[in-house]
Amino acid sequence: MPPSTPRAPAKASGLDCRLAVLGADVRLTPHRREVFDVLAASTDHPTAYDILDRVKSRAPHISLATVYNCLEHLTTHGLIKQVHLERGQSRYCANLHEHVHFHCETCGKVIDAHPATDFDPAKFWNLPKGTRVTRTDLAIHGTCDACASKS
Amino acid sequence: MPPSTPRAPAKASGLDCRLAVLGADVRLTPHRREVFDVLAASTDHPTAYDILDRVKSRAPHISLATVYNCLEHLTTHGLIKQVHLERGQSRYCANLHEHVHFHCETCGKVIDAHPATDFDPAKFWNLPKGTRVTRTDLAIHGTCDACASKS
DNA sequence: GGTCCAGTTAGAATCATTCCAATTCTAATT
DNA sequence: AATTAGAATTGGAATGATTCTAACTGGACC
Repeated sequence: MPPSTPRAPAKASGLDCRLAVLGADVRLTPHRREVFDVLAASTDHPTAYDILDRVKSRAPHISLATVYNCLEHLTTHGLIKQVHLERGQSRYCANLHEHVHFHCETCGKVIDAHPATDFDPAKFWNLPKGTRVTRTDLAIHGTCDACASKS
Repeated sequence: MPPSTPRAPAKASGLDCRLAVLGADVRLTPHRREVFDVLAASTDHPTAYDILDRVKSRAPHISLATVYNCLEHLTTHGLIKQVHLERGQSRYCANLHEHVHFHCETCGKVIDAHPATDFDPAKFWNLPKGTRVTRTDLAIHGTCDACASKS
């Protein structure tokens, strides 16, 4: 079945929400926008379920599958990041500034930590020749201040 | 087991195998020992299933549940490390030297990279005051030399 | 008004583990 | 050698997180 001429993107309706990020023009449906807004307003690195809960107050009929779809779309288009600190649920993060994650092993809290100075992994580790680096994920595990002072 | 089989000497089998690691005295059953040996002989960061396959050639009746139990025991006793590079299966690693993981996003290969110079995360990131760091996991994602030269 | 299509949906299926109850093994004690 | 308590091991069931699937919807273009 030969494809006909490419259809112009939907416009002048709910589907025409767009957001220019990092030079890319990402089409945002209302649901994607809600999911993105919820995540952008969160600093606690919510899971897909957390996001579902929060989005439901504004879009009561959204399904978990849609939340996953939206998160996937937003992730592949670089608007958000998926975070894997331990096995189990993935967490999501709309902080696109360079940062690393501190994970408290006692209370499970995740805190963004921003660089104090420039960091280039190739300076510190001997990577095989020819290796191309696209991103680095640093997770720092330990005990947060609150938990440390309790014990 | 045939009744005529003479009982093996207590010292050569059974629960009395031990391994001193990092000052700890870790009791190793034959299965734990097999799992550890298989992992120590691997450089490809195998999954629990991979390990099951490899151990089976020496201990044909071992079960997946036992492999998971052994991996858990070895992990909590610090003989091996569990690695989470992406969601899905956990991988395991018996390299206890300080190192980070390079993950090729094209072929999935995982390569250990050792430090070229000293590295202290607290120097590079502003962690909240009072934070206690127990370990850091750095994953470097990109394309390995082999995959990079193919494209 | 019909067709197309991306987006959406509920529910089924899958995957990786984790749990569980039953069995077997080991070490210490009789 | 027999007894026993506790640890290790087992297959299978259960769980939890995600991914898949097939049907449905609503607007865009004819």
